Amino acid sequence: MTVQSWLTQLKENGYRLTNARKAVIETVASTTFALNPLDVYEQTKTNCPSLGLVTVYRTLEKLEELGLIQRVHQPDGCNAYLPHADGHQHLIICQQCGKAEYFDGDDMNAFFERVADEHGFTVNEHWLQLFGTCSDCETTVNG
Amino acid sequence: MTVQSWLTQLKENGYRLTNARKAVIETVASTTFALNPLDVYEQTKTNCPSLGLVTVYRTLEKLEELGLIQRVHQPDGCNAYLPHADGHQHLIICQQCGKAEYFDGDDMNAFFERVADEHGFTVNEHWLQLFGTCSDCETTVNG
DNA sequence: TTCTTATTGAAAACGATTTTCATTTTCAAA
DNA sequence: TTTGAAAATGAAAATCGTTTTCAATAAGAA
Repeated sequence: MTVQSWLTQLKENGYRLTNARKAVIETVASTTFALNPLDVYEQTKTNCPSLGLVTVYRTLEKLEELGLIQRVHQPDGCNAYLPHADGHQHLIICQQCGKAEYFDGDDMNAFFERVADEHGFTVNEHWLQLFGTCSDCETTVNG
Repeated sequence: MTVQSWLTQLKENGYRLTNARKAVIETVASTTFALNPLDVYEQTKTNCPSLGLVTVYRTLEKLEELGLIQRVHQPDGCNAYLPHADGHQHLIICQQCGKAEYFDGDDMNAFFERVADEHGFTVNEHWLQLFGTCSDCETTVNG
């Protein structure tokens, strides 16, 4: 299970396994929705009532540092997180509910290189993200 | 000149042409660097010493609303602005100095559509951005 | 030139995030 | 097991970027 491997990773990097961290990880490790710190706080509070928002911030910081989650930038906010994709992947995200899915785009690297060359840039990172409405939200009356 | 056309746009939309606005527009309309509000404030202060940071925020808000500038999201911050591209364009940005250039990617729309279909999404917006180092920063010793 | 109203800058307020700090918890070593 | 040092916690305070309030000023139509 992913939760277990995340806990192992924390442990191996010298961090302690606390109830707060376990609870936050349970929320974040399996989500398919981009969650911001407050989302995570509210969703985790049920399993861990003593949890503080500050601890959520601190835990997300560590999970990002370990490469287990990644920040997701969107037109209406850039503080949400998702479990990190295996390798480099691109995102398609629902603007209504935050549902996010990864997709491949390996065949575009050549194009990116050409663009970089034409502009005299050395490229070391890129973002490709599609924004729209997922099928669930599309069929929901109050989009 | 672009500055003139921006002023006209403001006027036509019922806004007054003030010294502060003219000065901010002179900074922003011709920049090739992604500038955040503080950047704009500092660069404009020279021509308009009485300028307040609040007015920069307010002016940027209006320019964005009129589609004259666009917000630029980057790994290390999402509050910078650039003159808006003609039509839809993608960005290649220097992480060192903020130098930004637009490029075309029309040939990718088919691919985006296919991805959207495969994931059951309706896509209405997308971001494609390359991040790296521009030639000027590449040749500078203190990268 | 006059007058109405939008715009201004300074100060205050605000919300999200970070830091401080005393208390609690983890977990390695006894 | 128990113990103790150090890490982690939550609450409160501080901080930072941004927005709002407000009295004074400036734009521009009449």
